[in-house]
Amino acid sequence: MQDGKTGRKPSAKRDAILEAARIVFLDQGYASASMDSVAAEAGVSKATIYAHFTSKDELFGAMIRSRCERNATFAVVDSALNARQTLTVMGRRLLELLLQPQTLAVYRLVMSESERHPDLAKAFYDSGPGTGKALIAQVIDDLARRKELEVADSWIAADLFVGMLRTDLFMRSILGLPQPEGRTLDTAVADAVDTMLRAFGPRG
Amino acid sequence: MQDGKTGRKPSAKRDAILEAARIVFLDQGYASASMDSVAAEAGVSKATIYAHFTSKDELFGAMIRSRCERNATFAVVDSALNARQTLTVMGRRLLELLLQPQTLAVYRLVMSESERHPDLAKAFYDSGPGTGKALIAQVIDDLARRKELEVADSWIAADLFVGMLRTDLFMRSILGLPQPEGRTLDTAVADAVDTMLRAFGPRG
DNA sequence: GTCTATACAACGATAGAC
DNA sequence: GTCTATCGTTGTATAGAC
Repeated sequence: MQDGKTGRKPSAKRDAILEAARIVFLDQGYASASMDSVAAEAGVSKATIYAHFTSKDELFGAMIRSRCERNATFAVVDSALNARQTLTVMGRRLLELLLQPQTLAVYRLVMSESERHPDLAKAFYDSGPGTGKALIAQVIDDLARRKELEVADSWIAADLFVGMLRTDLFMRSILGLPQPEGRTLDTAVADAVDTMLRAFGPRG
Repeated sequence: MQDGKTGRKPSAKRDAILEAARIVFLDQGYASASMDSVAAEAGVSKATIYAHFTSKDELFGAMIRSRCERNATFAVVDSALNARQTLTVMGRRLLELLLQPQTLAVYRLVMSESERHPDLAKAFYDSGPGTGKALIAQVIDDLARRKELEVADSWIAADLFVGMLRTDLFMRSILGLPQPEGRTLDTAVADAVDTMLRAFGPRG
């Protein structure tokens, strides 16, 4: 029995190594993380890691890719909702996902290694921000078809909406800074949705 | 003669080391960069570096701080311009600054090291995104006073405007990915400005 | 202050036994 | 496949001469 996608046999040790790599790489960064640390975290010897992965580089890539494969269900919304409700529900889910410590750690790691691992940066973008943007564009397109929104280009509108969600709150979070009083996830979503509706809502 | 702010004597070698540190750290990241590389780039011996900086950590901090001290003139705009002109000029300057390779490299580096160097993350935010947001909020406040815009909170409006500028274009740039056809710096600025005016422009 | 030379630890990767 | 033990390299930091 083999995995249909990768053609690789399932292996408990292999999974343990990947999980350990996630913990160590996300915590320490690529260069600082040592294979000894990963081995210790996984409870195996270093030689065992090299039996499953040819190099530190390959282990790193396999770990990031395995993280990217489990995402993007935030854009499933009830089509009976109006524009404000739809954008609020979707925006809240997306921002909650973005602000999770693990998500932030992946962002930090992929960004910092994007120059030395360009293929990884592309894989991350496609399965992360790229997919997210496509899903949101589709939802906005539906709203436009139902005359709930008036947008010329749903992709651009999705881009602007995501941008308004990923504001100072996200910047401060990814820098690990404390959040100022009064600005919360809820107010950030509400401000973005309000602005979308003021700009693209049906004229009164 | 001493530097008024730091109380430190100016030193040609010290400046050369800082400049070399900028090149090496921004290119290779904190952990991968070696003091040997910095010494070679600066044309001094490793011992000389340790005569000026007590550790790799301190050199890194001094370098980032010296980079942060020279920024933020993008928000100086002619007060005779209307809202669209003002936002377009300011938005274009900000996005040009954000997309510069050196700016992107600083973002990548500070983000990736923010957990291990929290004081640095704060210094970067204050002198970078924080100052930028404050300047834009002030300009928006002026526009609101002149009835060119109708905003309830100029800080929130500034936040939303910056968010709409820092969209997919910025994300792809910081990941080192090629830009899709048709989406340029100019169209990104125009879309953000259009949306701001649709949402907050004076009602017709 | 600046150099050469080096101490000392940690790293990625491998050899060989089982 | 998995382990223990180790190789060769590279890293930060320092000693001592000038």
